[in-house]
Amino acid sequence: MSKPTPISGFPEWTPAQRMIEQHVLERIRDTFERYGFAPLETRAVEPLDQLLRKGETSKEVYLLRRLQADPDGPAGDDALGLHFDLTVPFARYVLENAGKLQFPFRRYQIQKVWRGERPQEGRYREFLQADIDIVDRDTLAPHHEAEMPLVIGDALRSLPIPPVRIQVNNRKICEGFYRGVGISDPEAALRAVDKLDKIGPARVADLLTATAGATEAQAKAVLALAEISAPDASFADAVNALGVSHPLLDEGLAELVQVMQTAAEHAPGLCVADLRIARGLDYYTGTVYETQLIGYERLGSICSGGRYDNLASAGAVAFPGVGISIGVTRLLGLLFGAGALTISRPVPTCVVVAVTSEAQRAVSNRVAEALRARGICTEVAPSAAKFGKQIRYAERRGIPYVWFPGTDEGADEVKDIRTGAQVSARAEVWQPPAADLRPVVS
RNA sequence: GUGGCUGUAGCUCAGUUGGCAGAGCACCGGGUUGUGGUCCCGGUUGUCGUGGGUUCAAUUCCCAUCAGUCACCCCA
Repeated sequence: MSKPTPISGFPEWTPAQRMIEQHVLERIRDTFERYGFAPLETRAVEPLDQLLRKGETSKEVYLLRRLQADPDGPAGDDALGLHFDLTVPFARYVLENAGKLQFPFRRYQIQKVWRGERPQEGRYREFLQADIDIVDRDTLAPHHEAEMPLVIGDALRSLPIPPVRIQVNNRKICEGFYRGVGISDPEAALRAVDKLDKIGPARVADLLTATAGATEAQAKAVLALAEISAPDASFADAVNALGVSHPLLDEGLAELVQVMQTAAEHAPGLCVADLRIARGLDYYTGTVYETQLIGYERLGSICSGGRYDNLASAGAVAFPGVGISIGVTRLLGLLFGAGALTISRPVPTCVVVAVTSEAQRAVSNRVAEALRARGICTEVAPSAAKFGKQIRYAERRGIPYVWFPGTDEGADEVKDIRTGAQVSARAEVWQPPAADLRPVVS
């Protein structure tokens, strides 16, 4: 039996990293609930036709198959696949349960998702997303699109991570503009523009003429739009100055102005209107978001989403929505890789109770019980080794306190092994400083 | 999924033009007979990613595979 090896794209963290992850998830969850989003979990699998409803992600969907399944059997639309995001399952859930839900429906969902892509730093095949969405029946007020970045801004600012910049665009602006200048294939144009940062304007212009059927003048106009970026609503003037008009363009401009104005009031500096942002899944129809970790821009967006009008519809009833999702695994992977996220100790334990002798272990157990009853994470030393060894057991794990049960008449004593200070104490009342109670993430 | 680069101890890395595998840090034991960290002495780190092939002999050369990473694709 050879040594097991990792599976590409399926990260497994250390306990210290998992504690950091749990801390991060707790803060994110707290923020989501503070904005009134209700928790939801959906199953890991969806029927394939649900997953593929929206286009060309088929190759990255993992299929679920029984070992004993008939290999020649139909693997059609009713086959099951692991979900590759949380928005599509959510849309399905809304349709399925519309009768029980109150609209507008606000929910958050923090779950694993799976994508069969080639892994590299910050890109995994199994990863955790923390997603919020708001859906309404028939129509969804545009102000919800302005709320998304505020929630995310609060959530991410509650974490010990570098500041973020949320880049916002609106697909109606791009599409309306492209139509306004007469581009035949707006989607190809979007894809080309999206590469602006990577390959530069000259090659994007080439791409535009090659794949989107643009003339030189059209490519120039498209690039001029893509290069517009502003920390406030002034982007609209810049767009208007280009002299293109189209109803869809005006609609998009009005919506993005509202997002930017709201952001400017509640979270100055958080959002940037960036008209080159095109990304996200292809079901987005309005506002789109992408998020850069400042200092880690090269490694991609750690949080993105947008408005979708057609994802959930059943017959005549439509449920337009808007959502955004934090790529928790990517965020953590990047920061772990950079050594930028640490925790003060790799175990929750605050106190190790020393064991004087195996015959006296019950005494130590009683001390531990008294401490735990008051919320102090406590373990009893694994063996009645020499006290030096027991102290070292704590030291190796970063556990700050070792408790020595008193012998005979002598009182119990607790030692802060960082300072060496040792004082007599009673398990019923002793309290560590608040900063030592739990591991601190920074 | 396509292509490039990389893979030696827990970590950071040496090394062999093919000849029984090394250093520092970390870890373990002792000095220190029940209070760690400093210091001194000693010890173990290992299927040289894995599996084949060539060879008297492979960690070294060849092939495949796995993993990591980069680019493409796409995206959190």
